[in-house]
Amino acid sequence: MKKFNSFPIIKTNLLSHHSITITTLTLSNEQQQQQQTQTSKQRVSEQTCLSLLHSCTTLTSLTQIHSLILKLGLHQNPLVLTKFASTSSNFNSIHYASSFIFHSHHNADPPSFYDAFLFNTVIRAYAQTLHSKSMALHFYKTMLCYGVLPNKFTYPFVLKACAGIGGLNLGKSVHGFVVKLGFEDDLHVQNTMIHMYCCCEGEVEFARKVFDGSPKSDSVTWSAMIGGYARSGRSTEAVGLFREMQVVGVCPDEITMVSVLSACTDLGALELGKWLESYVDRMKITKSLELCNALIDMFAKCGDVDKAMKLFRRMSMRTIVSWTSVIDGLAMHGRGLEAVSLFDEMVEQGVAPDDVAFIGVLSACSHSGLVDKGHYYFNSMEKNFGIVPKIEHYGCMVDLLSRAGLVKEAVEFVQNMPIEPNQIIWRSIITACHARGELKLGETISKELIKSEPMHESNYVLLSNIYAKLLRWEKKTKVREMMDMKGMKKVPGSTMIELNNEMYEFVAGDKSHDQYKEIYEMVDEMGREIKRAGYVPTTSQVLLDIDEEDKEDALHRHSEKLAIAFALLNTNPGTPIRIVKNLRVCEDCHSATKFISKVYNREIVVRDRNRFHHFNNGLCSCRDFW
DNA sequence: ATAGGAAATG
Repeated sequence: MKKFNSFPIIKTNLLSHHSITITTLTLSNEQQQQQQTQTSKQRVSEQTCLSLLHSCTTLTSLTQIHSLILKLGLHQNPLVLTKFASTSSNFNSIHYASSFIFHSHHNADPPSFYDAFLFNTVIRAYAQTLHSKSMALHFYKTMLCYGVLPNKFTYPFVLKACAGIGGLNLGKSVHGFVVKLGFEDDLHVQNTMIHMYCCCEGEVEFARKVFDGSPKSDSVTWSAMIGGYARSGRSTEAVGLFREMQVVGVCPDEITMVSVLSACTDLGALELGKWLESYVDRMKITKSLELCNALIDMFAKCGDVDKAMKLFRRMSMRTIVSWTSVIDGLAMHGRGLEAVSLFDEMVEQGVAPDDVAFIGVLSACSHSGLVDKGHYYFNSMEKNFGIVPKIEHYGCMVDLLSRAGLVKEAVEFVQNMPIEPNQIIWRSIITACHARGELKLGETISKELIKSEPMHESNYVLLSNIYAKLLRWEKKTKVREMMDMKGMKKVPGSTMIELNNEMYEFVAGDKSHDQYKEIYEMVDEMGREIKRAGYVPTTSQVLLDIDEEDKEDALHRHSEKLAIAFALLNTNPGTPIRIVKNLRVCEDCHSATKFISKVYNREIVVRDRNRFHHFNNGLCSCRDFW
């Protein structure tokens, strides 16, 4: 009789008082057990252990249950051991559990109580824990060595671990086992397989093969594949697959929407993004926290930061990711003061900023010239929040000083940094040198940078721009020759524009479009009109060694101008034009776009590699420093 | 007992 009412007491005591209670109750439990028969004793202690494990959360209580298990002689009870392993929620506890379970059997025959369930539990615990994926695979191998046959539950865990490690050969060999054991048609296994291949660097094609060969598919299958394309920067294919999914008639869920939204964000396709939002509403897809965050990020990065802000304000629950998305969004649009005050509001509300949030607020300061505020937040990181600044934060600070024209301070800052500067930092300084006329310094640093990172194109472009400003054409030509000698190809600049549910991409001198004749006529007309309004071409940045008139011609064929001409031809007067560039906007295009916005009375929103430019009536929101 | 998703210095 006693055994039944002792049960709840143990449970409640464990929950409220932790360790000390367990030890005392252990003794009293043992005293009870002595009066009972062997079998019922076993059963009761098994139940006790399982129940204790059920409410066990810390490593300390786990170690105490461990000694209890030993005392009660349950160390070969698979049920108890499995529960013990599944209780482990972090690396320390799963490590503790697995070494206890598998200890001392290494050289002997494996005990008969090892079963697939026990291994699965250990593999799962490791696969779900950060930085311990290889341990998951270690136990999978142990399982095979011991002759314990994996079941269909084993592989999703194993494949998840492979995905975390990312080796293709590893993945392929596990894939082989899956096929051999006949689990390849299991939907869970197949979906994780797709995800695993997507996570192997550059192996989305393997995932696609599994995807195409799958006899069944559900929203998880499609989300895995769409997410895989999105993460590898193949956003067009991600969106295409989403459309295909609808044709096939598989219903997307909120995770599918997050995946396709991240592709849409990358494309900068605002119209598509709006459509996706309305689709979510129409299909009554749950607006989970993650989905709201994805929507906010999409609106901010597709150019409508006000809409992002509205959604953010309407959210009932927010995480640091939600805050960071809007702060970054405001920063990208050059609305630094708003970003900073939102950051303050976040801190006031008791949300602790993390290192990513600091990158956001620091880059907001940097893009809006808020030097003092930048210093303030940088200094508060470690002092008030215990976050040690990383290279990204130092990068923001160097950029902040550089953009503000404080080249000397930026260099000093780098010299006093406790960590090694990276190439991004040097490039910030070189850009500032170029802008502020510190051309000698810029040249020196550029040359050093080219030495240390000879295959990075932008290092040559920076040096070349400095020579152009120095009017040293022969040296500029030499830079071009150096690039040719190394067989380097310039990353072609491209501009995308969304029109009538399609994305159009232009590269410089592009003639692939049906309308190209009209587009080039429009480009010429634009050139004439803006010249009349006062535009002077900036030819010094053309990297090619050609004469002035041809340079001007080359500038006119920049992808950005082609896209704008295309938009002027195909959209209604007065409507805004939105374009997305893969590189930073060049000086000449920036100047020309200002004139175009005025002459044609259009708001032109340009997203370049780093930020947004809102052109209106001859002015740009970046105030000409970007 | 099993699978897919959100923010990041230029």
